[in-house]
Amino acid sequence: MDGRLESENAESESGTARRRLPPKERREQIVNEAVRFFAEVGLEGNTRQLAKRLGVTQSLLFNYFATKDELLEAVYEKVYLDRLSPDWPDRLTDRTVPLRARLLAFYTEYSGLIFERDWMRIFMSSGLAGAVLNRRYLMHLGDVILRPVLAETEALARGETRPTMEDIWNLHGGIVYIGIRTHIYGMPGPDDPETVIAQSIDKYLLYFGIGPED
Amino acid sequence: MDGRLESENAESESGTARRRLPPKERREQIVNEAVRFFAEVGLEGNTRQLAKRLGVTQSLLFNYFATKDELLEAVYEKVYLDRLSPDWPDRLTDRTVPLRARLLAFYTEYSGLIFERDWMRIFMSSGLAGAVLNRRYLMHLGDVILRPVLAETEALARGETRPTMEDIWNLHGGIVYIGIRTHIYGMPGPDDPETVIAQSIDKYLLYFGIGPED
DNA sequence: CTTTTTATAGATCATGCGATCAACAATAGT
DNA sequence: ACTATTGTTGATCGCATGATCTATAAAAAG
Repeated sequence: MDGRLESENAESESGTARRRLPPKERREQIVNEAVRFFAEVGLEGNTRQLAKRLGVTQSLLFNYFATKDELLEAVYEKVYLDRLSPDWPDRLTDRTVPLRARLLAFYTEYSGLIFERDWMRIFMSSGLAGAVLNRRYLMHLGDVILRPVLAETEALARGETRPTMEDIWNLHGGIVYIGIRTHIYGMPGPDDPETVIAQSIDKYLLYFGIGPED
Repeated sequence: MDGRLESENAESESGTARRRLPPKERREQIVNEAVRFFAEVGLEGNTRQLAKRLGVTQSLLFNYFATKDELLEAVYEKVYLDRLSPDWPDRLTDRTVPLRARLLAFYTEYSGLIFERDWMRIFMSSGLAGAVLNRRYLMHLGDVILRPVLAETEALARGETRPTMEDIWNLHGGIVYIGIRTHIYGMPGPDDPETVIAQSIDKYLLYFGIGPED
């Protein structure tokens, strides 16, 4: 009656006949797939679909995570963690290198990490849902990245107006918005993000009278 | 058994003892409340809660909208419509006024309209959900606002680099990001958005060698 | 006042989802 | 080869939600 072939995801497909994995491995596998899954369908995506993708039973998920929220927490952590490399604060404040070069290095690398469907959509979804991790991430970003950038700018600014945190947020927002446009709104993005990023930085620096070699 | 007092939202509260409204009025009332409701709780908010807020039965909603999706469509329209005043293209291209003044006028007015919890959250939610209206809105924005701004900038630009649409998106994104930061991520925003907006515009214009009186 | 119309309420259906639990089977230890 | 352990399944529960349908009562028509 039921026309479905249960066998395929169990045996025939690729010889992965429902193997029994060590908990650590299985948990990791689940989280990895969950990241992709929830990024696609949103945080309301159901556990049955996710389980199907993994080729396991839905009930198995609850063996590793007591509730769906707990699974989502794991997804957040996986997505957020190590997205902010710990050596950036140092690199951003290394005054042997021109500020422009430092900013460029940071934002090309950072955008390479976050201009990615999974990250962008999960970050936005969790932000809308009011996740605490979200605010924590942004506070952290403000502390270890934006505030140092402000300090570096202040040290070099020659114009009459002094830079504030809002200027840094503006620079940051203008760049991040590229990712929002493309991955949240599904609009076409720039052919070459690096050029756009470089120009954003140049506008920022020019406004405070900072040259490319300063 | 059921300890609830059904009477209060029907009679005692404010004498609004379940009045019988003309369809047009009721529909409008529903949509208005739905906008606020879905902005707060997200698009997955359930119809029973919404009905409770309105002080009507859940089933009544389905007398005005065949499905929940249909209601959401009405919410989108309500939120999107007339958010882009039709006279802006003209005002943005009025060369008797300095470009800086034009941009400032537009973005202070526009930000006043969109830096609002309801709009921001529904726009983002519907964007994540892949709503067609979303992309339509952005395409429209690109056509009637951003493209004219590009043309005006090109006409005045004195620098070596020519402006592109990406420059306009960058200006736009930097400003809109203020709203995203505050209303989606729930972070504290600038005390005075107007100042931040003015500086964004100044950075943009300075980069293309356009003075405040040009 | 009586009749007709229809906006609204209340009860209920169907289903999808998170979560639970007992039974099963793959692996490791002996 | 036998046993103990535990990762995994399959069936099922309880509940919330979108949607439907009929009875009611408020307003309009006569």
